[in-house]
Amino acid sequence: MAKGTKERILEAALDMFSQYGFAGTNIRELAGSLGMGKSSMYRHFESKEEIWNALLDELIAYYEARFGSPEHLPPVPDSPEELVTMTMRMVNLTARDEKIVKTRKLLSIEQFRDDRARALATKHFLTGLTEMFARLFAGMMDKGLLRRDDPAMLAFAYTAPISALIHLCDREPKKTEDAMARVEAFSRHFIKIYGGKSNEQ
Amino acid sequence: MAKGTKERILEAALDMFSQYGFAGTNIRELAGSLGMGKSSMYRHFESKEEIWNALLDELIAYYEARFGSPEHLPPVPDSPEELVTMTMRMVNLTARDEKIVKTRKLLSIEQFRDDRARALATKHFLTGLTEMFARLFAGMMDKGLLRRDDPAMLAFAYTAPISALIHLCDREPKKTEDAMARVEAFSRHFIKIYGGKSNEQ
DNA sequence: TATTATAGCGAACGAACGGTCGCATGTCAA
DNA sequence: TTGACATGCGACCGTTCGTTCGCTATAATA
Repeated sequence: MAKGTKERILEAALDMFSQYGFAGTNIRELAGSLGMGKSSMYRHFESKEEIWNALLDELIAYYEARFGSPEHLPPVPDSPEELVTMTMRMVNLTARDEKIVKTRKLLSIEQFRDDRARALATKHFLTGLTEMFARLFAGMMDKGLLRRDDPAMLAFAYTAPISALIHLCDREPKKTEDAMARVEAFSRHFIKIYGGKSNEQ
Repeated sequence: MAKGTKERILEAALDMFSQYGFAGTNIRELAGSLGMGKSSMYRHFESKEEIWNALLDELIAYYEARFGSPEHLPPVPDSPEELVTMTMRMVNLTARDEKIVKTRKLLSIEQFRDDRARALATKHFLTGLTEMFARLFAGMMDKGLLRRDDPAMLAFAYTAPISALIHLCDREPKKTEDAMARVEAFSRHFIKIYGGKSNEQ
């Protein structure tokens, strides 16, 4: 029981930090949300700052474990349609998984204040997806499913609009379904433009 | 002299809110940064919250005045190269103009806490640029400079990656020059893909 | 000159903050 | 049974927060 207390605190911290930011969060409420007295907190962490640092450690490790290594690459699609379905599966996951949503919110709020948050934000918001799709697209080019071009440029052109829609979901959750439809429409548009040998000059 | 005090306070408020957020900003420092006693502030605003609301009023009005109406549309480019130079001019302005940079930072930080910030963020980050380029692209299609397609979709595909790079500049200013080069490269790539009648099927 | 409004100031207020302390409880090994 | 350790608690500490107050100086009005 006592084993998981630190983890439960970090979970609650992610919850509050991602809503109110670090400065807008106070220890009493954080502890209260766990049914815990304020002071008991300090058995597990020396300070509010240490909670923040431990949370960021955890989020960085989580990102690395989940998206960091090439072995987590999904298989290269065998058809344009498969790219669409794979994209939708991935976007649905990343836009509805609570922990990932909260992580993005937290990074949006704190990216200008903390250097590690800044670096993680760039990974989450830009380089992570791009690098992953650059590999996929290179594979798809080899299979003749995508017009030969710079895979990094295509991946950037593909993932940045999708990222923008994911941010929209974070900001205005009521628009999630609409945003998902737009992701799918964009994915199909992308294939129409870049797809197949037939479009090659 | 006394006339401009409110404006000077709002300027300083934008400065601090965009660095530390609303919760992370305190009135003493805000006043101090203007060489002013803490209490003198309250001659001009009833509360910290009122400063926030007045600032947001001002930012919304500023956006509307500057980007809101169709009459601020730049002229439809007469050549692909002109699209590139126009894009670069616009991106350079928006990525280096201090007030606009601070506004985006503030919106990134506060978009989840305040509904008006939320709405303005969606305009700044997504719909504003997209709608503007949708008109431009429609014009360019009429001139035969762009492949006939849904202008809104093309505008989204064009502006979202550029927005992502602007966000990168906000987050990591040292990468500004690199990001600008990437904007230009992307713009040229876009023209190569979508440009001219020659590429039409 | 007397009056009024405006804008500044330092001191001080109560509330809320992050953090500490001493005490109580439960567990487990010796 | 004892002692050691981990964990939880409420009371409390000093600081900082947003805000208020009473005073002064200035400048315009009558």
